[in-house]
Amino acid sequence: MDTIDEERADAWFHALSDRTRRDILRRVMRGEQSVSSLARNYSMSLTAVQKHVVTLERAGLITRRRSGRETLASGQAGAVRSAARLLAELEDVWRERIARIDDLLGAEAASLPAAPQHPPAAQHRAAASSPPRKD
Amino acid sequence: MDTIDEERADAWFHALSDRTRRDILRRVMRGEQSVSSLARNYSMSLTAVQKHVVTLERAGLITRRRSGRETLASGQAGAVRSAARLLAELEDVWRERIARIDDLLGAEAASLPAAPQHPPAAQHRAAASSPPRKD
DNA sequence: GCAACGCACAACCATTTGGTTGTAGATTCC
DNA sequence: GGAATCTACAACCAAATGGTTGTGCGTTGC
Repeated sequence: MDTIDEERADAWFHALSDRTRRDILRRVMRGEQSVSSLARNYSMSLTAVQKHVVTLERAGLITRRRSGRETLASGQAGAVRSAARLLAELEDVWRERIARIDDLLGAEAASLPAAPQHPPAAQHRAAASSPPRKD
Repeated sequence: MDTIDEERADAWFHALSDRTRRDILRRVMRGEQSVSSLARNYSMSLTAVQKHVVTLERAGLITRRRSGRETLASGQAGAVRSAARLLAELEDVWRERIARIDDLLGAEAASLPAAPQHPPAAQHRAAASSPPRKD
């Protein structure tokens, strides 16, 4: 279901959009951590940290397990990879676009300034093409 | 500055946390699009779409340029790549953790010098989530 | 010239978010 | 057993979010 994927992505990126949660994620990727040991790193209430942990869990980026009186959280590398892959796919789309433009340049006349299209340097979308959009 | 990076990441992931914005990003990665042509794809007001475009621009994920009476947006592959890389680094952290555990297991785990936390010889049920790529 | 188009921006609104405090249930330590 | 620890959860609050409508202004087409 496409919608489900979108909902997952919503949860992933929303969970990642808070710096405290990203920091928590970094820590638990290194190894299991209890909620209170995590909380000691931040200047906010334990409840706030616990909520962040729950948010990360609901996004599938970490898992929680109870051990005695503490709850241990650990990172889910698979989910992190999936989110990364989603962005990588966006990049691929861009590369295809560049490839298309290359094809056009190779076949037809070129009014575009020869631009080195590739990841190495910065962005440089060949905007100069300024399509004669007349409606 | 570390803080600046964090702010960037905040903006990136927040911008990506909305499915409409992700869709807009996908479209403009394929090529420049005017705001109103983008808006035709969604069942919301043009103003709403325009706000999304602005959000994406402020996150640095797209650029806008004025051409006549329309505003053309196009994707910034570099920023998308940076966001993806940030997640990839998280994965790396996880791999290092697995590598450490492997080392410990291979060399008789006794004390954890580098591990400031209590997680006693954490069990790695890691294999469950994804291929333990130890390189 | 003037109507239609494309966009920006302000004002407004309901909902979500990130934070707080307070209460309560398990679990561990002495 | 009793105190301390760790966590969950409810209730509350200010601010941000995602959406709307309305207004205005430069650009384009006839």
